Amino acid sequence: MGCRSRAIALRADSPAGPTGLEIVESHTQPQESRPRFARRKEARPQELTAAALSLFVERGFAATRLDEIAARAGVSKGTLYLYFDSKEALFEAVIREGIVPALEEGEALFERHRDDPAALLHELLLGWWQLIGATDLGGIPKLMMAEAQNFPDVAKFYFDEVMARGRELVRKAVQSGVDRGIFRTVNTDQIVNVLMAPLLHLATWRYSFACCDPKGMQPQAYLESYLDLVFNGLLVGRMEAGR
Amino acid sequence: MGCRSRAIALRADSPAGPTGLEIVESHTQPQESRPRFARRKEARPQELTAAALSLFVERGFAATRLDEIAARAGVSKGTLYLYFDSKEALFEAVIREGIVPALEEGEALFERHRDDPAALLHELLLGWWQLIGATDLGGIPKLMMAEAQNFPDVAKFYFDEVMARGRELVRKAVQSGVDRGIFRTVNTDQIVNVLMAPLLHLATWRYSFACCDPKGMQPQAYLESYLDLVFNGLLVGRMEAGR
DNA sequence: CTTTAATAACTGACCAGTCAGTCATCAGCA
DNA sequence: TGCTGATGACTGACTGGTCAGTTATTAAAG
Repeated sequence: MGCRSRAIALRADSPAGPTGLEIVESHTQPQESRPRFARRKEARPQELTAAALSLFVERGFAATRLDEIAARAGVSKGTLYLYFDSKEALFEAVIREGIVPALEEGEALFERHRDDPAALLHELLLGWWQLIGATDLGGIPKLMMAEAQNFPDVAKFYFDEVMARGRELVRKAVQSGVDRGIFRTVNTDQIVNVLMAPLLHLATWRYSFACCDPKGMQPQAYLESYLDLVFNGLLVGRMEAGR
Repeated sequence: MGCRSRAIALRADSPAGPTGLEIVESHTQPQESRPRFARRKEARPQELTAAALSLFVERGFAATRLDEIAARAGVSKGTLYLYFDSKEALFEAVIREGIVPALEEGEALFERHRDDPAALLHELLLGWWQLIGATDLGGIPKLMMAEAQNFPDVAKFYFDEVMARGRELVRKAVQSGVDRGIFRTVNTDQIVNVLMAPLLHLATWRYSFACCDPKGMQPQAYLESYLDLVFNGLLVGRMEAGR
């Protein structure tokens, strides 16, 4: 203790002068068009969660630095703590805010095609890709899969409020097709998971091996093959795939 | 669910178990009354990579502590550094050693069914599940997907030496089916990715949402639905005998 | 007795979270 | 219209804890 305080005292008591120990404000170049302190209370949370999502998806939760998230949002780390209590709270916000609105759009889509199961299923699957898979939200499934065991509470929320709801939407579409004799009799509970897998896989691909595989996975051709296989596998009698 | 007897049924003649569909859980139990300095130079690397694999898959690379890996292998952290230069080197070893042997088994399997494309494809897909998906190796795809961007070199290796080779195996099976008029004409390059997706998804599931979803995904029923859909989607003619 | 596998205490870098200070903004007043 | 004091959004240096990697020591094996 004594030694330590003495060292500090020596520094603190050193006479003012060119010792090089003072912290000098060499920040005399504010030649920016934008002010260094821009107050935008409303926009910050969105910008921060968007930045956090992209980095979490790219690197994983643990490997992502809060400084990087803040920098990507054009803000300092301290600001981040004005809006979120902790890194974990930020993660929760990313998941909670991210995907529920898109799911609600899917539920609206459901109402619009109640009477044509094949078209409905087609719309749901392709709609998922267009509204979620192909957008920034497409990284959420990868992120959530990777982190589910580290965040059981968030995983529970995501599973109940997102996956189970989406699953049920697709399940009802398949079931109504079976009921009307348009689709073959299948185990709807399981087939739903099988149907979603290739979509989730394609979305995950964009954030994993896409760079190793510039030509192998082409979303357009992949989706065509996928829908072709699915509808040939589901429809009763020989028909054109997908409607 | 109606008990439709599909042309394609699950093979029951696997050497591993009655159906080969059980999820295999292997645990290394520590032997008690072990001397504190047990010298087992030969066995250590395997034990360490096995422990590392299970923890990397469960928590991700960055969130896994080397102390935990060592503890699970019944060893101290220092010992780990006798066999691996760094945490990253350990990760590489996990991936490199883990899955190539299983792939070679798949390639042997290919030779055994050259003349029957439907049976061959069936063997390849179910064989993947039995040899990889249902074993401890099943976590590797999840791990590799999650960490691909953080380890581009390992990702390149994995992609070239594992995924591309496996993909080509399945592609040739599909192609030969198409050539012989057994399968419909499809885009084989893309369909291969579609075919593997549900298997990868099921394997990943075990290490992510399985605890949230005790009843939703049942490997047995899931695989039946999957194979049913795939072969109905691929085979020429409606209810003809597949295999 | 020598060799070396294995250990456990140690170190230094890194990073989540904090806090004293800075400055943009605007209401109130001249 | 222009000045000024109050407010609070924002900053970034700092701290304490954690963990990858090192090393001095111990003991098993030949």
